[in-house]
Amino acid sequence: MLTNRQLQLLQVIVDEFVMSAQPVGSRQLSKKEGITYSAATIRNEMADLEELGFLEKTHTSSGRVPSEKGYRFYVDHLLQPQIITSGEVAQIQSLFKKQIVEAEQIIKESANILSELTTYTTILLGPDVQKHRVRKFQIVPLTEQTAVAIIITDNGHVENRTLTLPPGFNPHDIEKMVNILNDRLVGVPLYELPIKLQTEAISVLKSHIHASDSIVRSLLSITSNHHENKVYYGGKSNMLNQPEFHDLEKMRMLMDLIDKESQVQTLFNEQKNGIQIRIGSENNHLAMENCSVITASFLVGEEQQGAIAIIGPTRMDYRRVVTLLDVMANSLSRAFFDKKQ
Amino acid sequence: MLTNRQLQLLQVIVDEFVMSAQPVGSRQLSKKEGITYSAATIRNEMADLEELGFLEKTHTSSGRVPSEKGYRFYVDHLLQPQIITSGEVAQIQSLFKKQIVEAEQIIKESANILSELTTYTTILLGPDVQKHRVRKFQIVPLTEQTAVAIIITDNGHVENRTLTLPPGFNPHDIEKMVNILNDRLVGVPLYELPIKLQTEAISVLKSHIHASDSIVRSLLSITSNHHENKVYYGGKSNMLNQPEFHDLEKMRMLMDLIDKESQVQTLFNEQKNGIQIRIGSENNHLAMENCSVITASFLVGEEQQGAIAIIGPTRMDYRRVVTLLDVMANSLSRAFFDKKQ
DNA sequence: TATTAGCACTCCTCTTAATTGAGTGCTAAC
DNA sequence: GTTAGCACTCAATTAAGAGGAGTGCTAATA
Repeated sequence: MLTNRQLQLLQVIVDEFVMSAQPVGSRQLSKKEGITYSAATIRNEMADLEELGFLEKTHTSSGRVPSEKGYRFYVDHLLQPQIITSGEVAQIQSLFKKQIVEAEQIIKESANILSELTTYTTILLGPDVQKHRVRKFQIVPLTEQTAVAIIITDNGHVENRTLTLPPGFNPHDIEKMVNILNDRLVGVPLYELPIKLQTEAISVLKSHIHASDSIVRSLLSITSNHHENKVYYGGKSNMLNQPEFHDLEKMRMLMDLIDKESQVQTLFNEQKNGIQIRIGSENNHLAMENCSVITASFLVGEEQQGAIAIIGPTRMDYRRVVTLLDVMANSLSRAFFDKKQ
Repeated sequence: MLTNRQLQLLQVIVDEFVMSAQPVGSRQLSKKEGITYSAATIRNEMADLEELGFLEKTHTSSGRVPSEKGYRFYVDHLLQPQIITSGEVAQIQSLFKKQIVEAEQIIKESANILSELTTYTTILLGPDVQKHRVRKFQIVPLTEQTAVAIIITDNGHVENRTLTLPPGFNPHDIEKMVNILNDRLVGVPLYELPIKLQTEAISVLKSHIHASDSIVRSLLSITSNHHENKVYYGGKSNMLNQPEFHDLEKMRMLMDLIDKESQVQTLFNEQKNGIQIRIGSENNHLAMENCSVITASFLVGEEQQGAIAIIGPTRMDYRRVVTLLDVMANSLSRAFFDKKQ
């Protein structure tokens, strides 16, 4: 168990290192306000903290740097919410003032504001479309051979896809088909659509409409499209400002990771409610070795939820980020909840 | 007018510099295959080429580097298409083999393949949606107070937006409204929609339907949404590999530029047909000082067109990029042309 | 016993200086 | 017109030295 003094020191060391990005030494610390004991005492304490695994040295005679375990302890036990300025709160809230604005727009803007306020990179994951339920099918002919199929969900999401009509397929066929689809599949959540299509709809369609196969195949591909959940970014270039990312190879890997939508999903893995912090290697990814990710989820309606992630160096201002993230997630939840009423 | 020897030298110098990223010197050049005269002669010629503004020195006793004017001359007069390997052609063509694939998917993939083949960054601009014509309006109610408005264009593009219904607005009103909209506005290109809505539709709507104002306003905002033209990226992180972008501040500016959709549009400004090359300051942008942009447009249908841009350092392998871009643009045009038939 | 002052030692960082090498311009010879 | 030769320039690399911040350890102090 750590003594009070050790707790205080660990806290100050993390805070200090987050600010300066420089290993912090005993002499420097002893001069800090609130520290009454001498450099030598601090050296002893730091040696103990190092032995316990909370601190590290970059080389034999350098100051100390928090280890991952140190950060972990810090966020678990020492983190207290920061008072953020009313200006910052106002900046966040201003987003939600303009009533007219579209959900998508709000989300996009949120990402930008967050990255501006934190100076880190923000990734915003929209609600999981797969859980939406089908509200309506629609097929609109474009030319003789092409049409666009549209699926509208109960949350107002619209998926669409152009498709090629089989030869001889006429408007009447389309109408019949749309009717069948609407009869059988309204209310089905998107993730179940492929199965339901094949079990419930396909045989009926086949018996009533010739050559419906190819269209069904197109419909299937609408939902199996893997970019279902829209991803929004904010402040990608902020990462370049962090001294730890001056290593270009690291930087490159990180950018690659972030740009790949498929990989982004893993960042949000096992998303629970509330705020989650993953530090360095806890991310299980080489490119994220020196990064921490703080995620928060927000509600959209009753069960739908989106998620925000902020990516920064392990030497991240956890206090500030957690606070801001909390404000933002609440604001988003409230905004979308109101929308649903 | 340049002598043949000067032409040859300029060509070799550009080629060499593109490869090595190092200023090229006379001695080095004299050893190159195809060069029969001595280093001293080359020095004289290079001095002349410098005086003419085609070459520059990085410092008094360094080798020569092509100036912007040098690159310009190179691309205008010395550029001859490179033979690209059949493997590379195959890689591009493979994209278009799978018939099923969606237009959007093809475009996305194209960006990736191009950046992979060129090792530069690709930006792909989808067809200008504003030129599409309205095919059909649709308003689908979601709850008592909300609905989603959908505009389908003749090219199969779908724009949508959730909107709040005025109190007391019932399904019958919606139907009436949709009918009026479809009667009056089908065939109107999107960019004219705001005007037409206000001149032709608004009064009719007002007289037939109460409180149609707010809905019309929502419809207006669908089209004035500025992210009309979808932008796709490929290989953003490739830029980090270029030695000229090791300056982090420059890099940051560039990334910011590229990430801002609004700014991206300017890269494609005054897009003519065929391939266009803009070198360094010709881009009129500070962040692009050391970049060149090669753009090509491709046809989608008759007049619709999309555009590809490849961004790299001024020291770019113009020959290779131009060739690859040409192949890709043609393939895309062909693919989309076929689609329309 | 806990704290602190003192001291030797380590290692990074910053300067400075010297060396090297590729390049240039110019001149004179071919 | 071309080339060889030479003096000169400048960036890049290497080496050495000084300075500074830090540590661990020991011994003195409260």
